[in-house]
Amino acid sequence: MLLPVEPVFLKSLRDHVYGLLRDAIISGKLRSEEKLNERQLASQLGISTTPLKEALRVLEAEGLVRSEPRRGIYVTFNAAQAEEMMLARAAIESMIARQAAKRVSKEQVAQLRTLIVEMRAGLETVDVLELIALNERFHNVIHEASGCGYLRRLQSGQNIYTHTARLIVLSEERERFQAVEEHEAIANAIANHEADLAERLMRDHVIRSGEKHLLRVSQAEN
Amino acid sequence: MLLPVEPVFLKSLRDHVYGLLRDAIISGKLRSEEKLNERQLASQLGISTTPLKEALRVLEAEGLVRSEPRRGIYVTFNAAQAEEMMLARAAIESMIARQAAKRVSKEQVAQLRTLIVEMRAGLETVDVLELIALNERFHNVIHEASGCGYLRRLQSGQNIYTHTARLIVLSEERERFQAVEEHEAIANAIANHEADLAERLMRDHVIRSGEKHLLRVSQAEN
DNA sequence: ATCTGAAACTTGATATATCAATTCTTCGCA
DNA sequence: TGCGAAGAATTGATATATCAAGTTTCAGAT
Repeated sequence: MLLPVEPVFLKSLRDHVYGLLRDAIISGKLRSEEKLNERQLASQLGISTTPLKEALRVLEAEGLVRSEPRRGIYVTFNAAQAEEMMLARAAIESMIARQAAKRVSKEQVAQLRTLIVEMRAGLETVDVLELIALNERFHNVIHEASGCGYLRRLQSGQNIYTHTARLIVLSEERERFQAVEEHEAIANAIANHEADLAERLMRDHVIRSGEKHLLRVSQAEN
Repeated sequence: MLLPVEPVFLKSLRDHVYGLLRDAIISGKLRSEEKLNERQLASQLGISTTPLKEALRVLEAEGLVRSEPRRGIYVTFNAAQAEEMMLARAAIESMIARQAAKRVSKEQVAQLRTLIVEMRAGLETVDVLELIALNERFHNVIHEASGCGYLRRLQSGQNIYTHTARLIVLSEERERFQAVEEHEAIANAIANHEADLAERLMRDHVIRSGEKHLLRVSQAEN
C-alpha cells in the first residue's frame, strides 16, 4: 500500500505562501503595521507576484492585512485582535454546538460519551499529545453533528493557537481537569438536546480556555 | 463645492469585480456548482485575469466559491448556506452586543434611546426607507460601543440581504412592530450592562428576522 | 464492443512586462 | 530659511505570455 503524497506538493504555491505569511503574522514575526512590499517579498520568497498577490488577498479578506490602493499592504494584527478572534471562535463554535444539540444522532452521542471516558482516562496517563488529539476529535464530532459546513469553515479561520501553545496550556493539571469537566457538561447538554445550554456552555468554555491561551502567548512574547 | 468622485472609480478593479461576482452569486444569477472559467469570465468582463483571480480568491476565502487546483472554480452557495450565514451573523452580532453591554458609554446609551424613540415615531409614518436607515444606525451604535473592529468586519461579511429584501420584510406592519420591540429590549439590556441578556436577545432577534428574510428570498425565487 | 493509451486541448498556475498613482527628492524662487 | 513645483523613483494595479496539470477524444489492440 502506498502512502499519500506529502501535502506540501498538493498545495498550490499561493496556498503555501498564504500559510507561511499567516503563521508569520500570528506568531509575531511580522509586526503590526509593518509594510509588505509585493515585489521584494516575492523575490525574497523566490516566486512571482501573482501567487503572492492572491495570498495577500486572502489574508486581507481574513483581516490580517490591510491593503491601501496604490499605497501599500500593512500587517494588521495585535493583542486586541487576537482576543477578538478568540471571541469570534467562541461565538461561532457555540452556534455550532447549538445546532449540534438539535441534530445530533444517537451514534454521535455515543461517540461523545466514549471520548469523555477516554479523556478521563487520559487525565491519569498525562499524555498531553493524546489529550490534544482527543480534544480535536471531540470538537469534530460536534461539528459533524451540527451539519454546518459553512460555520465550520468560518470557525477554522479564527484559529490562532499554535501547537506549542496548546501543549503549554494543557500541561497544567488544573486546566486538564477543568477542560474535561466542561467537555462533559457540553456533551450532556448536546445529548439531551438542550440547545440553549449547549450554546452557553460552549461559549464559556471557548472564552475561558481562550483567555488562558492568550495569556500564555503574551507571556511567551515578553 | 465639488461632489466626491463616484465610488466606482475609487475602488480598484478587483474590488469592483468582487462586488459584482458576490452579488451575482448571492442573488442566484450564478447558480451553485456552476463552473467559472477564468479566461472566459475575464474577457467577458473586459479585464485581464489578474484582478479577476484576486477577486476569486476573496470569494473563496468567504466560502462562496470553491477552487479545485487545475480543475476549475465552482460556485458554492445554496439555501442551506444562506441559512448558515444568517446563523453566523446572529452568532457574531450577539457577541458584539455582549461586548457592547460591557463597554457602552452613557452617550451611546442616550443615542440608542433616541433611536428607539425615532423608530416608534417611524412606525406611524410608515416610511420604510427611514426605518431601514434607523435600523442601520441602531446596529452601528452597538458596533461602536463594542469596540470590536474585527468582529464588526467579520459580521459585515455575512450580509446577504439585498435592499429590496429589507424593503419587503419591513413593509409588513407586524414585522415593524416586532423589530422595534426587540430593539428596545436589546437597548435596555445594553444600557443596564446585562451582557448575557443582550447577547441572547440579539441572537434571537437576528435569527427571527433573518428567517423572515430568507423566507422572502426563497419565495421571490419561485 | 470494450478497454487502453497517446495526443490534442482546456484551463488554472505561474512568470514577466507595462501602466499609473503616490511618494520622495531636489532645485529654484521668495 | 522655507515653501513649492517639477521630475525621478517607488510600488501597487493591470495586462499578457508561458507552463503544466487535468480532461477529452479517438485510434488501435484484444
